[in-house]
Amino acid sequence: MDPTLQHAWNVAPAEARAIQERLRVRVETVDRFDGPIRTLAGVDVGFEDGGTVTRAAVVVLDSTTLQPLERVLARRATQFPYVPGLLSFREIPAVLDALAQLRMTPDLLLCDGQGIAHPRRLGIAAHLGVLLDRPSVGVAKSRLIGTHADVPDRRGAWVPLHDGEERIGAVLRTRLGVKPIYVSSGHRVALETAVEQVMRAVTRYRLPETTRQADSLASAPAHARRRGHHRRG
DNA sequence: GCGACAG
DNA sequence: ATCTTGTCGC
Repeated sequence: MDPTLQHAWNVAPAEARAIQERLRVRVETVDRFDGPIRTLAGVDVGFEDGGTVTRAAVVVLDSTTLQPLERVLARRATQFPYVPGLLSFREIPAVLDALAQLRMTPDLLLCDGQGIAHPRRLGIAAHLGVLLDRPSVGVAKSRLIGTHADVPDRRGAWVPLHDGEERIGAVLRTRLGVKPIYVSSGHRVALETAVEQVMRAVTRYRLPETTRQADSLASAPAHARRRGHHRRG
């Protein structure tokens, strides 16, 4: 966590947007990895109690076998509403709590949401990546901004997502006959690399294993998370 | 003013 | 995101 980039989280929407404008210049959209990508982390957030409690889940997978190596979960009081374009202010605080529990340092973070495919080029994946100065990618199930052509119905096919003349992401068909997903650079990752790594984590489902496993952990009922818990038969 | 709008 | 039952298709 770069201490010079830290900022308050409990801010008004206008200040949140100002913070995004200040951080956007730190985003890097070319590859800058420390070494080979051996581990991928899936990051996802869920809510409890009607939204009053935020739950952040991080699952680290072996990038080759996609087997889980570590899983952490953090819960904290929700303190920012959902505002389109300001998702990171609602979810990142809990995500940082979860990441702090991690024993290993994943080589790439795959976040549920946009990377730079955002009005101010600082979706949750880009924001998180910049704060940690770690490689990150945005994997979203739907579009926030941008326009694009139809995506060929072939596994792995993708078309660029544009905001005017600027290419801000990729619309990716992870499998046949399903809605495409929205992939964009977060930090320290080129778009082509982002797409490649996402497809590497896709098996037989629409979403990559990183987001699927993080999502199941983030939304699992509290009483079913403890190892050794079994339903009566 | 109106429509769009990650999770 | 969450709420919430059934239903269509492989």
